[in-house]
Amino acid sequence: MTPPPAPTPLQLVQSNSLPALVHAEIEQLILRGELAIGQRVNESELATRFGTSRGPIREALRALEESRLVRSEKHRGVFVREISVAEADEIYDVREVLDQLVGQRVAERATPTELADLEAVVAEMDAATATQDLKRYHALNLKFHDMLVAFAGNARLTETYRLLTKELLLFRLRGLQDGGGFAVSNTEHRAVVDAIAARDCARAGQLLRQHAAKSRARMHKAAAVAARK
Amino acid sequence: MTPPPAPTPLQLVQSNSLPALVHAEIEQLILRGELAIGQRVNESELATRFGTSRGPIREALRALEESRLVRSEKHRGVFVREISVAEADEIYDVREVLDQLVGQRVAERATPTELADLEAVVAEMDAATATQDLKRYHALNLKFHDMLVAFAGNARLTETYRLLTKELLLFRLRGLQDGGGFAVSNTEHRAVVDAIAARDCARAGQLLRQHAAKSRARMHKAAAVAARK
DNA sequence: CAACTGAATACTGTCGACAGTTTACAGTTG
DNA sequence: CAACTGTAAACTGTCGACAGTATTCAGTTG
Repeated sequence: MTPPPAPTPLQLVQSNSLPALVHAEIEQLILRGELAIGQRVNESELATRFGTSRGPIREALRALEESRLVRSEKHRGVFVREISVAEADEIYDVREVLDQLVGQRVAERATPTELADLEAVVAEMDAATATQDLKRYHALNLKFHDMLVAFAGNARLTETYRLLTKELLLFRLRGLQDGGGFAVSNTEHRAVVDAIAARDCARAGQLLRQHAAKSRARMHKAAAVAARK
Repeated sequence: MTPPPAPTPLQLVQSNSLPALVHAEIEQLILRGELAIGQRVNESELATRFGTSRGPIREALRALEESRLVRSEKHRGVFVREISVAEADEIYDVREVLDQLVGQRVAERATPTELADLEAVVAEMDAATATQDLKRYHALNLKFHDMLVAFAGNARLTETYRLLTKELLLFRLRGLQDGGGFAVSNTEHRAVVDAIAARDCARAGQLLRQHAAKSRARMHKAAAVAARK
């Protein structure tokens, strides 16, 4: 697997401002569902929790607001954002075209090592499917797409993509699991990797876009089921 | 022209938090070039300028950092970001596919009124071309693309697009004007509007994407000229 | 005269406090 | 007993202050 670039202690001290740390921490809290969707976020509580004053917390929250993970109402506080189906739909619109671009670029640029890494993850997902380990599958799935966009070699594309993905994660946390089974999804992954291996840019792009479209369809299905209750 | 939805005074008081106001204000300062590229932004100075303490300023800067208009170094301050050609290139990569999507969607959804508005702006740009009013042309150009993305009817797409556009504006402020003449660009605009009027989604998408690509090419040309000196 | 060293200055990072607003709740009235 | 009202508590919005870190510049030395 690609080793993460070792951060020197120097960089660590220089870059890690308190607000940045808190920002990352709160983001994890939200993305892991420890702060429930729609819930109000208490500044003082977080401050004592992290052992800081409210200043850095507020700065972090302002950044999180900009990245749309929270929404804030004057004098009432900030709330973990809840994404409607309509909004998720809008996000998918954008994500689809980005995924297509990702597929094309990766097919152009992926090194043999990267390709092997992708294949390894797909294999792991097969293993997870075999043992019905849905949680593991989910994590691997995220990792797979994360690697893809990284291998596309465009930092801004990565940035944009991850922003949207985080927001979609927010939606998933609303309680609707990815409807359809997971084995289905992995055959799609494999097809994408194959197209990349064959350096078929157009096809890789198409497949990845379709994959996103199907993911969207699954979301709709799950939402419909949830709405029926 | 589409009238802006009148904001009730109630909403005005409710939504306008001090950091949000300051955020918008500083953004304008940057985008209008009053804060030079690469320049350090002085918190205290801004605070006295806006008549607030440094708290709200810092919150606004954290949001601006998230939207990549400024970059901050610990204990050294925040700086107006400078975009390299390579970065601008990355942004254009993403922008092109977004533009294609915009073109498709607008061709699908644009109302007759909206279409008329677009045509009006193109006509104005022609007028600006006739009088060699480059500044006016530039403003209209921004407006044109802004309207397009708005008419695509996808809030998240608009959001994403505008984020990238602002960053590119940052690049243009670095001193390189859009290289080629402007009349060229407007024939492209007209072609896009025609395709939209004909409800030819595929064509509108293609044209708008090509338009972005050409804009990128112009940028390269200008950058090359600037580098030669 | 250039390179270096040290103090003084300017600015950021963080905190605690206070004012103003919303929310929760107990008491009151029809 | 339900609806309403007023008060208390909780929390946000904002500020001023202090500590610690970069930067500047004058003085010094080779």
